[in-house]
Amino acid sequence: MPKQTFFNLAENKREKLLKAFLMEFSTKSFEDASISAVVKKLGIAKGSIYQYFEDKMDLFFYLKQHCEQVKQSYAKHIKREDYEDFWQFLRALYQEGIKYDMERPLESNFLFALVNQQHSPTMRQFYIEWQQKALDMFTQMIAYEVKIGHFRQDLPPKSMAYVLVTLTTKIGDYMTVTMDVDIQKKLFSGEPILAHNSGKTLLQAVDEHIMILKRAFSKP
Amino acid sequence: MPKQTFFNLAENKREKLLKAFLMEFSTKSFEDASISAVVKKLGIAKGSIYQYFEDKMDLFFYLKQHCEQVKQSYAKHIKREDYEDFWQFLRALYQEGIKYDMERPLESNFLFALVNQQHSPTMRQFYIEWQQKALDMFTQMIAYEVKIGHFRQDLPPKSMAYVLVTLTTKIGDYMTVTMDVDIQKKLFSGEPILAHNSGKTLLQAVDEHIMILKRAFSKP
DNA sequence: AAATATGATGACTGGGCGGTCATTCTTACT
DNA sequence: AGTAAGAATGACCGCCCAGTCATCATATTT
Repeated sequence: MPKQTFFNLAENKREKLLKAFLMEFSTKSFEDASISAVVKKLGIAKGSIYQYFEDKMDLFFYLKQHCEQVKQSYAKHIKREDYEDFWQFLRALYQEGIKYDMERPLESNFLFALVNQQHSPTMRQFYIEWQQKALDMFTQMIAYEVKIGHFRQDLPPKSMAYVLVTLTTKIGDYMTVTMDVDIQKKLFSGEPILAHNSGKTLLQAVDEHIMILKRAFSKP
Repeated sequence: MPKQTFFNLAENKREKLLKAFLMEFSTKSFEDASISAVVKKLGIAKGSIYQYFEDKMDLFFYLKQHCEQVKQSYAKHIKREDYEDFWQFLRALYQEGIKYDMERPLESNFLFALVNQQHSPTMRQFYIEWQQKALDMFTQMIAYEVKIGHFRQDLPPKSMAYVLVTLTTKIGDYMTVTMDVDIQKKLFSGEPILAHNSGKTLLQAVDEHIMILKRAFSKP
């Protein structure tokens, strides 16, 4: 947990701080991210950071939690029962993701990078936890679709959920490969990734994924 | 390129060296991998390494090339025309992968880890190159399946190839998630990953993937 | 105006790293 | 046995890092 001092800070100072560190952690691995480099760029003393946070991990963890929480608040009002099938629901979830990305690109990019960070045991642990949560959620949803007879019954919901989550996670790569979006550049410049071209690129990618998965999952 | 000195080394010494570094690079990122730590474990002087290689990258690159080359030699005699459909062919490719994994677990694990290394621009570059090669190969193959009327025609082969390659790349994760294989542990202990349970686990994963992709890709 | 509390500072510590190189040791050939 | 070439060594360099802390600056309360 950050120290009280951090929360006493003037809001614009706090935001500048967070932005700078979001950038650093979006473009480097946790180990390579350098507090020294960031404070230099910000023009403040390194000691200050340690008035706000216990250590590097405390800072990182705060960023992670904060971003996840905000993102969650975007997604949580999207409900399956408001859509006539799973795929429209899924599409709507993505659309919220785009909104989050447009409004808070740095945070969105940070989370995006986090999911692709896997080396160093600590980061891998974060990834595994995140994946597990996503898997549980989608496994449950898919089991429901199976139950109501929309999805095939000859495969474990968990396996289907895995395929879905994996492709979802890697959708940035998909955009890079099939649609020439330079994600690495966007991470470094702080531009929105998912919202590239007002989100149209992502939605096209999503629609192609749905075209594939629909056939793969639905009842024959 | 390694220096001549390296190739003059007694074979068992060279192999011990390679094994130790394969281990290090399988369990750490390139940046975090420590030459100092490995030489300490090997009980040799750090200077020696620099008699063999130009620098850290030279060493890494040699390992990468060497492993890729050997692995290629396993796969290259598997030909599409010897199988009656794409999926049997794909399965056979995996079976060669298992063989390689059983015979050279450290090398196999190194390549496995390499593909999951993405932060640090250099490693990302390697990954992108690798992915590009795999994509090109499968795009071509899929285009062929489309042409002979086995696969659907309403999706770009490149998109289908992407889905295939992504799931293929992440099959280790699939095993972890749906079959309780602790891959991280295996990396650290140097046990074969893909050949876990004589490869049966992997083949089951492959078969489940095929069950999904067959429907997704084939003509309606 | 004085006293107190809070925030800001940056020199410093200890540690790890990749990489160097003058020196010593080993081997093999004359 | 003597010599020359190749291999092995490890102290050392320069660099960068996370984290510390005594000191100073500023704001708030009395």
